[in-house]
Amino acid sequence: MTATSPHSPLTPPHTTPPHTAPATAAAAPAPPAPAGAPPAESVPDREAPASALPASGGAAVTAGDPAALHTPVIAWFETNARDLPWRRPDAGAWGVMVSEFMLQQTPVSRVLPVYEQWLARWPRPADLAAEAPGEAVRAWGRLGYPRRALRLHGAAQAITERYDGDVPREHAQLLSLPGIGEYTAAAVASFAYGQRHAVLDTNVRRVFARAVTGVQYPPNATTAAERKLARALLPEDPGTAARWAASSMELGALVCTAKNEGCARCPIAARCAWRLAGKPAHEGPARRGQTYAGTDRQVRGRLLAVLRDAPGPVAQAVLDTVWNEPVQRARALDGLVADGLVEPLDNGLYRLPQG
DNA sequence: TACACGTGGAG
DNA sequence: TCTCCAAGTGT
Repeated sequence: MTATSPHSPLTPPHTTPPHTAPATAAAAPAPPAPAGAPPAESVPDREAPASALPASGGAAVTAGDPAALHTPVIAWFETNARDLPWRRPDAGAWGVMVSEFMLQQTPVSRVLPVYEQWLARWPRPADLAAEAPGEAVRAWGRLGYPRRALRLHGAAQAITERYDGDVPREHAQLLSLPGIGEYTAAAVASFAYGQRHAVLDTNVRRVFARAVTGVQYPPNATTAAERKLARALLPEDPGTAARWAASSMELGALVCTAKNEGCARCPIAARCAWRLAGKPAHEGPARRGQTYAGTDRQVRGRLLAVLRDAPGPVAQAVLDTVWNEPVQRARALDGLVADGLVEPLDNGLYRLPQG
């Protein structure tokens, strides 16, 4: 049965080549949105257009003409978009949602194999909801941030109970699900249902910071000004808005990256405010580097790795071997239990949560 | 608002 | 080797 949604606004009705490309996935053709595209009814995010944009002086800014940005970026996307499984027409809303959970802070290349296995095992929300949460944590493997697995499982249960097994279409409904915040709600509504939403992820924020605002990097946390700018740049037509969201995101992921600026390959290099300004270096304090070695996170990771790889309950003595500092070790284990990622049994054994 | 939360590849 | 960072969320 059809799992969930209609065709994605991001992919052509064409069938993908049998020998689909792997992680590195070269460019795959992504023709214009199909005519009788997605439903797309709701039109939130309405806001005054150009008003939010910085005053334009020369050719740089896109003030009164956001289309000057939309057209070349979307055209670039048609030719350079990666052929990713969650962008295929048959992915459905559930596929889109699963991919968004997995992609939170995790590279595409590492998500691909886990995504495929996940969807094969749990093709619908109800399938996952019927499993013990520990199975979700186990299948999550080494993607990192395993709480996401727990939340995805919780979201699947909520969808099964409250929405009759179908991924909800409304932004507010999506937002009410565990693990779904502002970004993911907008992404699912836009990518899966073709709605008009400002989809502000780290890629889009960087592209806007450079191309429109003229600075190398966006602020650490998303600001009201960024949201306003994103809404102002949103195309009126829902289908085009969804296309724009995917296109601007892909541009940030493939060309306008954090470490490199592929201006030579950029479709809007000619009007990029940052480039036109001579690419001034980032001002202000350097972003805080996240040290990992020796942190509770590392200990938690080791403890959970043991539980994931064990078929059943594990004795405390075994867990004790992963870290020699007892106080930190105990704190990490307690944290995992408090988070619901680990279930303590009454006989000194621990296991992944059963329900 | 700032910080906790995993993991591994790239430069 | 070591720093940076990858489609964020929750508190």
